[in-house]
Amino acid sequence: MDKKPLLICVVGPTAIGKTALSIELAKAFDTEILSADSRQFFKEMKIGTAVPSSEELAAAPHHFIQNLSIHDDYSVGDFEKDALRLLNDLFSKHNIVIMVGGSGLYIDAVVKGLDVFPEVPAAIREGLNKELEEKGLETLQQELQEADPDYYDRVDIQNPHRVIRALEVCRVSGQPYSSFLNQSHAERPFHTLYIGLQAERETVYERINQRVDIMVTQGLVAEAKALLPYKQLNAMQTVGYRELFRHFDGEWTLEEAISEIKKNTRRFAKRQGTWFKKNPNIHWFDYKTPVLEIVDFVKNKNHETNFI
RNA sequence: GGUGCCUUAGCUCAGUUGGUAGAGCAACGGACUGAAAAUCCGUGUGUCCCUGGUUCGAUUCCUGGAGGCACCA
Repeated sequence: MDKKPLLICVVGPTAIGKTALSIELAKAFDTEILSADSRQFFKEMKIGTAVPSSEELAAAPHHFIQNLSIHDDYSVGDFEKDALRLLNDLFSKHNIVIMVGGSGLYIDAVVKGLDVFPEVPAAIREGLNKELEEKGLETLQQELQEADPDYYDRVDIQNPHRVIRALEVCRVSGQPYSSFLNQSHAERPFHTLYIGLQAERETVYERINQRVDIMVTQGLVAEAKALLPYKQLNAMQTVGYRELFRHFDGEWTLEEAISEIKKNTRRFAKRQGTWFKKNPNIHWFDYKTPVLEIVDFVKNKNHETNFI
């Protein structure tokens, strides 16, 4: 096998203990951590996104944590570019780097790569969203059927996000959206080893419920209150904030909002599980597995396959 | 103690002129290429409180019981 550096990806549902494991791995291999969490980027959202504590951040160098503002436009495509650039730099200093996160798409973007699409000016999407509101989804579906019949046949046609994304690419490029898919990707200059943390569903749910309660005692309500004026921003479409916005707007009592946060976090964890389940390359460990055991596993794996 | 009403899915309830039942929420399963903690799709999971009777057949009608609610004592 080629000698290439190794990216260890720590994945799993929310609240399972990925942060703690990634820090231990970073210490064991004397390296740095790249976060692949689509919400921990934003510096205004700290408590509700379970950003690592200052002690944790001090225990190993972290990247892509609190590095953006909720007012910035940021997408998976940006993340892919930023992450590859950073990895290039980190691998000049380390043979192993840790990537940790619960956002499956963001992890895949780094490990496998996205196809290359034309830049879409924000005004185009705004226009499409306006059309959706005024004319309804059906009109957009019809446009997609003409612009990209192949994709129309296989896309989740009831899903406005998918339909709009495809259309904005069609409109900007004059080409079918699907013509940009499945390009050949340059091979990544690193190997990937996936470590998944898992637990019984009931255990994950208990941990989620506890963590939400802890967030509330840490001041989640005040954090969300301060962000209420920005509730329409994309970054604010986040579990833990949306529910509190509905409380501030008088729709729910605080208790109701908190119980909705727990419920929506459980559903989120379920969706994360669905995503990771279909990745056959993940090596799954019980969440209580001692870190040393996982470190040994990585070392053996590395020896076996001679990655580095 | 008496009278009336109620008991059906995890919860709130509908319904069956007697042919073993269905909504909402919850739950569960899935999809996913620049909104992804987003967005979308699919699935009913049931001693119809228990007991005996009538009936070819009872969750439905009748007897008795249990639990709940209301009113009267």
